[in-house]
Amino acid sequence: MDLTAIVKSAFEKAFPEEDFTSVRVVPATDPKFGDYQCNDALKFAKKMRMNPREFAAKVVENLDRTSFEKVEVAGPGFLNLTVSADWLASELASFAKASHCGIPQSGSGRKVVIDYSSPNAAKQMHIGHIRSTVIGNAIDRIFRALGYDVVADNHLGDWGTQFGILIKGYRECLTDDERANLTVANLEKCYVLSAAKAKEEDGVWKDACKAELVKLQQGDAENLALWKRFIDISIAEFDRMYAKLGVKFDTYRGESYYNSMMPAVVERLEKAGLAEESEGALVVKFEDERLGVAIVRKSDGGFNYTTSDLACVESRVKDYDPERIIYVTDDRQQLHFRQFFAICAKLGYTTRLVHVPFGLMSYQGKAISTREGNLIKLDDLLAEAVRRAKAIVADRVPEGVDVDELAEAIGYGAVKYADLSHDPATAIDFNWDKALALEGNSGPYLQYAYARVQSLLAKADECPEAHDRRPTAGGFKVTEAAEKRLALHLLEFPGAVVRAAEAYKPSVLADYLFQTAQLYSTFYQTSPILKSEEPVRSARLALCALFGEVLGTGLHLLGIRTPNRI
RNA sequence: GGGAUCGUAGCUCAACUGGACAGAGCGACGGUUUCCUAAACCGUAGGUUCCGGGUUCGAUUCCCGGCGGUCCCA
Repeated sequence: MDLTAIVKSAFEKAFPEEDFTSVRVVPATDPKFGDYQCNDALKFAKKMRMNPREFAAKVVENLDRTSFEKVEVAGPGFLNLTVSADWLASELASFAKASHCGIPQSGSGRKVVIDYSSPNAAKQMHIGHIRSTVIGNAIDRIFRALGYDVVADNHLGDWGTQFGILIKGYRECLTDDERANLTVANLEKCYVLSAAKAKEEDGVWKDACKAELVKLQQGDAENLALWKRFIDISIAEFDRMYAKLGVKFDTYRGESYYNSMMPAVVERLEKAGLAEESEGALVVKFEDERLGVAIVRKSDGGFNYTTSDLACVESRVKDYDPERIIYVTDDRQQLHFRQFFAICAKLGYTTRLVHVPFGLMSYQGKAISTREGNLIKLDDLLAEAVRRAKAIVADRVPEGVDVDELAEAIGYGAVKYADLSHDPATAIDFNWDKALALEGNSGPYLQYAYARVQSLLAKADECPEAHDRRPTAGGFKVTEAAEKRLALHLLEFPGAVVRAAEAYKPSVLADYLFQTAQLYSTFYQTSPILKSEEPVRSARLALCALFGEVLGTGLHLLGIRTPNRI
């Protein structure tokens, strides 16, 4: 039975007139205090002007103690709880039986749009794209696990002035052969050449680019076909990266998709009296001065991100009617999103809009850009990750395991985990060794723990005296300290998933999984499993199976592969 | 100039949103393989949580004022 409910009812029995909905039982901060603790006696005693220890004692008097081996009031009024072996066994048994690994299906019947990755077309992805892609995808997976109906949308940068430069460059800067076998690398090359020529003083090339852009915007068939081809090639290239990273989108609605809707958006703002002319531009002002002013139509008549995002919200609300839209972008865009959300509020949208900002990735202390010459391609990073993983794997790969496949799983896992294990808010300065760490708090550490437990379980299955991996209460008899710590921690898995979702921080889950794997490794080291006598053997195997399920499910939520053998 | 955000061990980061003696990884030093996978485990050293106030029984966490980094707006 739920400990919070038990303790809460003791509070209520002791003081029937008070509201104790906020009371919570949490894991003990230190095993020496017991298994769980409740700190709320202190808060409520203060509120009710009582001595906190007396208050806590009164709660203990009213506590149903059947689930506890020991209950004590400690320090200024902490309630320290040690659970009984029966309680733990029965909790483990019901956790093992629970569907979805115990993750509450609180999102069932609710729809969420998650907007992430969003690279620019006609450019190769680089290390700066990892964060939005990997963090966004983990949030995507976590929300799906909670039962949400998720629409993962890739808001591609597929429209804008760069296409005039690209079309001109395509026509004049590439060989026939390059045009016939067009790749993103070629597109990038012709863009660089064309952009350089557009800077020439006579302005002839620049004007030609502009003319191509205007033709495209006016729907010229030839330019539109070229643009379409550039986009298709770009998406195919992105998908190649996404396949490596285990990322899948439901839609690829880029900026171009909303292009035609923007005049109507502006009209709507004007009709609602929200927009006004200012220095030739159309702007929205805010009551909160810190938000400054948002331009929705530039003085040259063009639209910008704010306009496009407003069109996008309107479209998403119409097509999906989500209860929430989550945007995963770098934190430079915080002001933009605050402005944009404020406008949505003025327009009366009730959809919850959430910006998940992450710290921008830099390299050697500088922003990643072609200009800085520090642009590392995502493809190169992933190839290097696989190469390093393979160097370690190669000479000790188990019989019958494909070396390349394993090296990919480990290499990509390392890259993803390096990012996911950090709080999104912290900025990361890219470093090869850290991004590709294979030991300690790393993706491969978790994968290794998973492979070891799977191997153990496979060995157990080979034994003639088959064990029951899902014993009922009593079967989960926990005997040693390391074993108990692991067992108690496993029960926290659903809570960790919920916390990760509430905070939009996959790092919460990554941290939980690392701790779990550490506890398992200690347990594994100190306690014999297959070699112990019954009934301890079965109990420990059941715990191992549970650990394997939790770790496997958790890694899946982070989008990290789980090889059975390493 | 205004605003956002961050500042924790030598380095990279945690700390379940106000709880007990601030924890991990890497690096350093020492130990553990006739034993279920040593990519592992155990131990030692390492801290004025940027500084100064305040609120509180209790502050890395909240408030105020500085300092420093990064970013956004003008």
